[in-house]
Amino acid sequence: MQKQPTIRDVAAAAGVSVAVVSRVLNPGSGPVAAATRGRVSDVMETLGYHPRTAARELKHGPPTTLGLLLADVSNPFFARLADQVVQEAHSRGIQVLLMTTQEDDQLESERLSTLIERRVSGIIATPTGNNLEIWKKLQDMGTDVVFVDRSIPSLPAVDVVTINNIESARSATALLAAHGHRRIAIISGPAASTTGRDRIAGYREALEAAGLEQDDHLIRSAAFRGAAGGDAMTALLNLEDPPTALVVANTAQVTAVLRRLAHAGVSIPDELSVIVFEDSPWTELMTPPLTIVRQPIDLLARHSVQLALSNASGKSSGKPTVIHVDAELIERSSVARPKPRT
Amino acid sequence: MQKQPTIRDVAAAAGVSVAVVSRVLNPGSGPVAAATRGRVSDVMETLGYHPRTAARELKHGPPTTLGLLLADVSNPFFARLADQVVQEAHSRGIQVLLMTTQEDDQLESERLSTLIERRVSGIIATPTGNNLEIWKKLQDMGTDVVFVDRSIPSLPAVDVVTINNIESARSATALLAAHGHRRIAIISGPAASTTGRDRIAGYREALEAAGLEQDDHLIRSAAFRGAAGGDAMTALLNLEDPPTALVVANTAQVTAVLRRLAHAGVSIPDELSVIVFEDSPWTELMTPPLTIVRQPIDLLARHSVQLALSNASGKSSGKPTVIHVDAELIERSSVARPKPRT
DNA sequence: AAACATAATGGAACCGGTTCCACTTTTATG
DNA sequence: CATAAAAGTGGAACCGGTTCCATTATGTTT
Repeated sequence: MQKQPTIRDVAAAAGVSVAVVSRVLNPGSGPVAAATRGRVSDVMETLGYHPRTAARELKHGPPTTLGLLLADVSNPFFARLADQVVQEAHSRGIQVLLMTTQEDDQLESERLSTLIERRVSGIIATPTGNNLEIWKKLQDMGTDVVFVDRSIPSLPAVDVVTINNIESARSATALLAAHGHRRIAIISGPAASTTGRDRIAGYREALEAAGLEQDDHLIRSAAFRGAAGGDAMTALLNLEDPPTALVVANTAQVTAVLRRLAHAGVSIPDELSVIVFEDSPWTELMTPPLTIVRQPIDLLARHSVQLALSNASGKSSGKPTVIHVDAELIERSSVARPKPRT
Repeated sequence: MQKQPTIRDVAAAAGVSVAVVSRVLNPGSGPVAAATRGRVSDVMETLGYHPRTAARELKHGPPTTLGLLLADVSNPFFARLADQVVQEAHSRGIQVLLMTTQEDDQLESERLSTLIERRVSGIIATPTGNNLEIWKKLQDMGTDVVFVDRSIPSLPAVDVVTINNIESARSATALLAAHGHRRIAIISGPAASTTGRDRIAGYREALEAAGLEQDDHLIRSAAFRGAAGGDAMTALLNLEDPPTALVVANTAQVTAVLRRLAHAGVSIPDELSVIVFEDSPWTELMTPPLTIVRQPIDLLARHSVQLALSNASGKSSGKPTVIHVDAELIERSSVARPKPRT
């Protein structure tokens, strides 16, 4: 446990002033004779000197830290998003402070407080949907807030990066309709969430376009956390006139739904055609391989980081940016024509 | 973009000195009259004051930030570890700076530099195996380093939290042997990694105990990144006398291996019995459900955080702690008796 | 070689908190 | 009621960097 050398230690050892050492530390901030620079560098080396970020940030809080606020990271979608965001940030010399909310308003509020105290330059978040005042306050403070995946409609001033939810649910539903399905169900996110709402909207559009009757019993909202998806599935199976096709638009509930189907002995796609919003490698390993909606996570991450940082440098202080990226429908083998009625 | 109020603004507005405000901020650091405290709190509220972490840390770098250095977070094992670590840390009021190395020495070195400059109180890491000097330096500085999942044998002074690799590979192999398999293969991590080595050691122990002949052709090391697992699998299948059972002990390569098996049309467990080190929900959804080795990620996380913080508070500066937690073998349906020789 | 521009360096204030210590006001004790 | 002890408060130094500005060394121009 040795005490760390400070900039003054270095200055003394090198026989120069702290100002010179600081200039060596920050090339471009002022002239330093080559010889001096070399000497100072050597001293820093031998002393094992490392400038302290906390002290540096005191002057002008530099955009060196980004807050990433996700529901949780055990969900593969968020995990891969986190991975990409971290890589993207690192490639720009930015660090990422990872926080999780467990979809809990209260926790989200606490996490945001610590991010405020840290004066992070930007925040990339999947908001729970509440804490409006805090989000506003963050913006007032000049923090660049970017919502990814979801958004909060009553907060229109925030940058948003998301997939085209309406379109992706529409095309998935349309594919099922094209296979001749007439009773198509959807398990989506909470009605309060933008993803949940938009995907249901896309689903309805597709039904309408196909001239199919809409039955609200076939529309199920499940919370992101817990195993609500399984119960929704059971409810669908117990319907008097159960669906022959299903879109699982709630990524967090895909495994819960599939597990329930396996338990119930429902065979895919013979008894039920299935399309899921989930792009993990295992979807291809299932029997049968699942038809999926693939979200371009790398694009989501790249755009998010870009927005969070470009704003920071004051480039675009204009109106909020909304970026929609296209999801890709990947057809495998979990969709078939419905069995003829017996 | 409003300028943030400082502690002096609050002091002025409340008609007190900065020292008093600071005491209000840090209860227990000194006496403050109840009336004063209330007035100051009100002013902080109306001014929207938030103390700045960077300034606070200047005095005595407090153990408020933890570095989490992982290979990547797209690997579900690491993702869930990250999730648990973050939750555990948050429950103690600690923040987590997430960094990834992509298993690259150079990147690891850069990340470590950043962590040094931030003066994090502790680091939880899955080391690549190099950068010995930096790890040592970190310890000298008084940073609490905890290796999780893997370790570096030539760095015996570091705390380590890992599953009992030898035992878990041994029991998995033993299970296969008990089913009558005589040609059991293993795909493990790089020989340079402790996990790779230990699991192979456990595998060998089990073979020996079962009186089975050891064939080095059946032992394959695959890198953690990339798709090396697939190639290893192909090599095993092309053997003159291919294995009838397989342990996939490299978590990162499980999907690559399974994908190759699916491509090759190898049926599990009829042609090949399989046990994998991987505990994602989907392993149960496969056909057949996979027999797995479950790593108690929550325990790994909890112990890691505990170690990283208990040391920070100077409680145990004694010898390094090594914690082995037991993995659990969960039998499902991917193991069967070998087909009789034809 | 004088005059002046430019490069290199040092001194000191500053960022926004914490904390030591001295001083004043209450409250408790005999 | 005198007086000691405790409570409450303020002043100022300090943490470890950055940066402005003044000062000195070096180099260029005619």
